[in-house]
Amino acid sequence: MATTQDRQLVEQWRSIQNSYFRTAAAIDRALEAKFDIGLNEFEILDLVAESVDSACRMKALGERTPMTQSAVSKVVDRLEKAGLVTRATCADDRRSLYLQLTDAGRTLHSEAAVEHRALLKENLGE
Amino acid sequence: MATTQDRQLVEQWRSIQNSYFRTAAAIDRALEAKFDIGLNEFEILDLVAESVDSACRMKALGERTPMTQSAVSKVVDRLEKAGLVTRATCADDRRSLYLQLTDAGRTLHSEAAVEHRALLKENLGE
DNA sequence: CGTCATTCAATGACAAGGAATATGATTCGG
DNA sequence: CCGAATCATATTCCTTGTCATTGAATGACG
Repeated sequence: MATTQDRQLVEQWRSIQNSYFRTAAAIDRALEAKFDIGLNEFEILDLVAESVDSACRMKALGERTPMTQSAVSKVVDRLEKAGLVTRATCADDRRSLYLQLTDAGRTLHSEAAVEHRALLKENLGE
Repeated sequence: MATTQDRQLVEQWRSIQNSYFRTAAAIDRALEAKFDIGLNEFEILDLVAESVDSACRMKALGERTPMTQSAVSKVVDRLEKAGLVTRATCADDRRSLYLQLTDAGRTLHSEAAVEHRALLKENLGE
């Protein structure tokens, strides 16, 4: 029952996979080499940086990435250990945490973002 | 320096990420539930099934998936343990291995493939 | 042939992610 | 108010993946 359409679907899927992995790997290696953080760490940093005004809860992050809640928690652990973000308990609801970039975090983010965008452009926009 | 183009690139990237992860997760769960194998295992099985005629070397697999050589090796371990494929040393070059589906492997593959294609269609072909 | 570099695959140590569960905070029905 | 249910986050345990290394086989070449 291997219809032509099936084969096309599989082709399409493999092509998505390949371009996704190639791009992710390229970015990951570059960030690792130049800034000593992985892609997932950068992406969280990027999300935190986006929400400068509206303080950023962990919960919100979970909704904006395909990462699991526990993965997000661990990524934030590493970012915190690296001194790039801080977790601040928030008065309204003490279950929640607000994340904030440290100065080091802001600096690193803005430098890494340049690299990130450049690699995206190279890999997506051909 | 957050240009409009940058924002578009990031948007595009996140959209790719999300659709990739959603699709992969959906397929993975379904295969796990119904056939007790993960997505990576199925994909290797699928590659082996494709090369019925030309016996399939490990090396060849490595070139057709974004997986690492060692990851492929371990996935094949599991498939072998599950009785779905066999590794046959090959006479021409005794470093190489030829993979073959067992009967169980062939059966499981053809059933799982239906599910796989259906989910691809659902997730990619909208 | 004998040596040296290269190739294919497996393995062990380690890092990262997911599922399930724990913990502490909050809300809500009565 | 009290207890149950729910929520936000952390943590534990297990699986899987990567990197580096190893061992065996091959090939190039003097």
